[in-house]
Amino acid sequence: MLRVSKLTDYATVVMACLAARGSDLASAQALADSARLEVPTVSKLLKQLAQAGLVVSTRGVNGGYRLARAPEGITIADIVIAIEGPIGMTECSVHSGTCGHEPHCGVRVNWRRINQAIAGALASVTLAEMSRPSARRSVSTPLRVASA
Amino acid sequence: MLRVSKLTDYATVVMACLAARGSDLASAQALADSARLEVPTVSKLLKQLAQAGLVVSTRGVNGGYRLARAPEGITIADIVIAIEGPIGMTECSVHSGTCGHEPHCGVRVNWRRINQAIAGALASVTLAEMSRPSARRSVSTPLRVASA
DNA sequence: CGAAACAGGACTGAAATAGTACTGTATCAG
DNA sequence: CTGATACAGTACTATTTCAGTCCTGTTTCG
Repeated sequence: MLRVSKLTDYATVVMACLAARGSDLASAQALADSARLEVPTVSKLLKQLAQAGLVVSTRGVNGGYRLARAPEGITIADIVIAIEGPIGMTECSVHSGTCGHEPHCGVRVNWRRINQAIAGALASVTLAEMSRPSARRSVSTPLRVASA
Repeated sequence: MLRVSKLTDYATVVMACLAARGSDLASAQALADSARLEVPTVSKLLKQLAQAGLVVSTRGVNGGYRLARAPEGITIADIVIAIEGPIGMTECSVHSGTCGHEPHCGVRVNWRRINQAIAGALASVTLAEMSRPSARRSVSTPLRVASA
């Protein structure tokens, strides 16, 4: 099945919990409770999200995490990229030269365009929308990507 | 990285080769040569594609495969689903009840909408377009999915 | 009958994923 | 100053999935 990893899924849940807490600091422990996940797992995710600049951490007693910017400014694409790395449906659409079939592969260029469409779909949904279960907004994306 | 499996990638190449041959029968061997892939791999893919109804097979001497319908009527989504199964970014968006977090998970509904957007993006590109490297058409999708 | 070609299933090695543990460092309370 | 709390970074392991291969059976044609 074409899907994101479980960790990416968890990351969106954790980020939604953080969004719900506004600018208050939340410890990994508290977030694990909210998200009903294991502490080590949440901790690992938060570290990756911090490195990606999506959350900021405060160390020491009464430390914790908070969002680096408003939920409206964080997209699902940001979270997916933070956990999984760059979005690319095929290997050759991210790294050239690893396939060996490229010179005579007629489908490569088209995959790149599909990649952009999917990245656009993920980038069009913000964390703020994700946190609202009953969001009425339909998913419409700026999918008019440049050819080739 | 968010991506389709290699086999799915190969399947699109094999399907593009079949599209190039029109309604002529092509053996697994001949397709493997065209796609520069191993025969067993291509054979395995063709079996799955046949079960999904995308190609039809003819047994016996001078047998082989051909597309089940015109390349314009086969989409990338069809191929992805044939090889990988249903498109779903998260487990819970395909199978309900396996997560345990569903009752209090605010992001589930939103993932379903993202799924539909991505499925739409994949369904908007046909095999005919995939076979044309210089296709000028931009990827635009009917992404106005129903809310929730 | 025998060769060609698809059908179906089983098997294996490699790689990615998910989860866990341990050590280190920074901050604050007392 | 000392200890407790909480994040940072690294390493490890078990599980699962993926990719690839092989074998046996069935169908068709010469």
